[in-house]
Amino acid sequence: MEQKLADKIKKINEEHLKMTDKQSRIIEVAIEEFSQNGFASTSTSQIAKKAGVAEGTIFKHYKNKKNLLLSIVTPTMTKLVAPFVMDGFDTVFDQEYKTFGDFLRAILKNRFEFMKDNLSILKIFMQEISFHPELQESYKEYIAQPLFKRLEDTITHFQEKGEIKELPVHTVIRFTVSTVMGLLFSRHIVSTDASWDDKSEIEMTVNLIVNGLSPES
Amino acid sequence: MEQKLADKIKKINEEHLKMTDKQSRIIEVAIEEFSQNGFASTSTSQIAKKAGVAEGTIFKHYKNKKNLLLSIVTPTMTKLVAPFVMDGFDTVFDQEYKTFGDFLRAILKNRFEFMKDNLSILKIFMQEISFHPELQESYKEYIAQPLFKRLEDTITHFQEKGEIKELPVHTVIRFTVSTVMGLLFSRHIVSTDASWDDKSEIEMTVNLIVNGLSPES
Amino acid sequence: MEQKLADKIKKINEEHLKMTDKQSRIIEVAIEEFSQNGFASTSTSQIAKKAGVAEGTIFKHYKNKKNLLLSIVTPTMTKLVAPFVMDGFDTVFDQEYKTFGDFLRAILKNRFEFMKDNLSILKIFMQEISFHPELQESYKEYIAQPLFKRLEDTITHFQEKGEIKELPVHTVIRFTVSTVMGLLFSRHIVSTDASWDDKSEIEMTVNLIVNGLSPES
Amino acid sequence: MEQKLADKIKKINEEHLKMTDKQSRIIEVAIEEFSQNGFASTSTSQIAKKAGVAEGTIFKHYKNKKNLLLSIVTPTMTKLVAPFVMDGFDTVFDQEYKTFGDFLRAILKNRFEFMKDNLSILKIFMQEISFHPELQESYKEYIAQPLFKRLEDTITHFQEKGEIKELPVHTVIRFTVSTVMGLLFSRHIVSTDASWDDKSEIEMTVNLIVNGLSPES
DNA sequence: AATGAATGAGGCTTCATTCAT
DNA sequence: AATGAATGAAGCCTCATTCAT
Repeated sequence: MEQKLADKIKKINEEHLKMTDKQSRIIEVAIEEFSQNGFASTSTSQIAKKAGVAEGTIFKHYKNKKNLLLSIVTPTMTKLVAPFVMDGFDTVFDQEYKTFGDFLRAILKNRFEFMKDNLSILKIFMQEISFHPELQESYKEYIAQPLFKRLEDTITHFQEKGEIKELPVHTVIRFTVSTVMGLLFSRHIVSTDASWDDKSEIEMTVNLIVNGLSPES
Repeated sequence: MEQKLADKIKKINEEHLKMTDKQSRIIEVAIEEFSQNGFASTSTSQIAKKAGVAEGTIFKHYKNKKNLLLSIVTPTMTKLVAPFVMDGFDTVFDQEYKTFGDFLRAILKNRFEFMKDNLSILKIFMQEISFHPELQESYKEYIAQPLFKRLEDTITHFQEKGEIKELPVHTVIRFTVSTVMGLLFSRHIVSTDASWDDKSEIEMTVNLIVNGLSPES
Repeated sequence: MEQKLADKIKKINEEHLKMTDKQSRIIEVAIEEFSQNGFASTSTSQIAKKAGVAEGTIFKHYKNKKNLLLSIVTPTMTKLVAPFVMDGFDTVFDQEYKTFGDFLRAILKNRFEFMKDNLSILKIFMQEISFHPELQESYKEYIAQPLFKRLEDTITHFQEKGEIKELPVHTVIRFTVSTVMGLLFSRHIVSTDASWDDKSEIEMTVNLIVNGLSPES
Repeated sequence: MEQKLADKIKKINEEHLKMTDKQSRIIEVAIEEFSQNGFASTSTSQIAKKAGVAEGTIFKHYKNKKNLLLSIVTPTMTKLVAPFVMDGFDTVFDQEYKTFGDFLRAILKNRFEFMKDNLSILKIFMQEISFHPELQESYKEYIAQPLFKRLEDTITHFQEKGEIKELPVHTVIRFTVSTVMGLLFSRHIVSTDASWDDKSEIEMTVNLIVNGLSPES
């Protein structure tokens, strides 16, 4: 499966290189409009106009409006978890981190910028996932499952080392993920705060999680 | 402002009593369809058909499709925070709870059922809030602000009692709210789990928050 | 025929007395809206709302929207020419006037105020006549024909007296009527002129007509 | 301003050349239907059907129903006064005519045919001008003002030559225009007369105006 | 690869009118 | 006499998509 994913990502990048000027403009505009008005409320003609392209051109590259959506969302979502599933890298990875806190800190640093850059696409993804079975499928296969497995392994590992309380794994995952998501949400989506310090917020959040999960209490 | 809100809620209930049979059916169906397909992808003719009503009837009661949406979402969202802002109730409320944990437990019990009953509407709200300035306005005025204020007071109170670490209030709020939201999400939206025990999950979640925020660590 | 008309007018006035409050308000508002937005672009619900009346009430009094239009326009149009056709009055009438100019002056004075008061209805009439055969019929029967006949007699009379050039009667009528209409139009419809003197404009207009028709040239 | 108008007319003709077959058919049918049933009572589906075109096609070419109306009416109305405002032509023009009668005769001949050809559009214009501010604007700018100015100059010129009575210019204009309009109206709109002789009616009308305005009386 | 005219289904909304109260 | 909920046909317009060029 990992092989399949790696292939897919390679293919995506190749495709990206093959893109004509107009095609890139279509994608660019589509991302902007979809995330701003929602998929259903964005018309292909609107995209065409903003991209400076004829209406027909969109359909030369993407057979469907839905196809255009998937072409935008799917590769980004898979790239998001790529670091977690990179072949061979796995095992080395967790050895590197002495504590669960270190692990969280690394993950957060690793993906923080990426999310910032792909915020629009993430927003589209979250808006649309419940309406498109195809998105749900690939979400489960390429994101939820690998991520869950990875987290499960890591958490079990630190539970065995006695750093994490003996709670059901899914409860720990839920707590961890929702706290991290809460951070990213506040930072990137809701935030109107001028005085926000990434480093310290990350640090506090990691500590809240680690303390919450600490067995001594 | 609290008075204003109470008035609004009273008015809503009165309006509810005045509703025609057909009007209730319209609302009922609209909730179902909006939450299932999204607002933009639900047509008024679809609603009319399912409600067994002429399409024109919808527009006799709600001048717009958007108005229909707001008529569904706004009163529910205000009701959601009503217990937090009810006159006089406030002060009694926090005196009652000795610890932050007790407070959280009470809130969760209090609103858990309500959320369950109004899940569809909550889903609609979350899907649509970013596209409708009107929703954002009333969200800020009737939900975010009262809730934030109430939480701020409560948290400061327990910080002064030494039960909560001296972190910035908004960080504590974020951590608490996102963990609680994570619980509700897992329970009501994602959950496919047959073996889920509300009581124990609530208890674990409260403990995770309380431990996370505990000053001794 | 004159008898028929007189009956009609009597009946109209009687009806007017029988009108309920709401009915008068409907008429009043309908006149205003029809003349402002045109018949086709005025909705019955718009009228109902402005008149402070239920939608159904309009249709209790007037079986149709068209019927409402006719109820407004027809009686006014017949009243407009009434003085020209009043029984017995006829003959006395033209004896009274020594010159064609006197005749015109009298007519203009006579109807100037009436037009002012019924301007909205006249506007509606002119807008709608080409779309409603019923209006055309009653126009021909109650207005065009009596008016034409009256003018024909009068003009022939003054031609015989040598005051009016020997042109075809319909040409004289056209010239006279269009000049008078031009005056009324400028005065009541187009006019934005603050410095307008009714008396002198009427006098000049009458002179222009009389000179135009004078045989000595 | 004259330059601006000339540009506009040029542009209109160019656009006319670019027209699709279907587009011309839409215009053609729209003119017919608007003038027959009125703008508000003509539906776009009606036009589409008669033009043998999909309803959507209308809106590819004209963003609105109103836009379709303006596209029909405005260019014709500007063309109607074009000869009065053509650059350079002005001065030559009035030198050519020795008397006011000559001037009128020339104008009438000049525009008589044009009106006949564009009767439907003129009718639409007159019906709709009071409901569409845009029409009023361009009427004032491109028709009323240039026409008024031209007539003013001409009339003053002939007043100075002693051919026209010393009445207020706007009174003279009103008299002249309404008489001419009365002629055109009778001829083209009301006329059911089989025995109508254009030449003689024009001649009589011109004489009536000239006599009316003659200073010797 | 790109265009843009054309489509027809369907979207939201308004309308005149009816009818039970 | 008056109401106002209800209707369904029709109105204007937008949409995703196709196809000849």
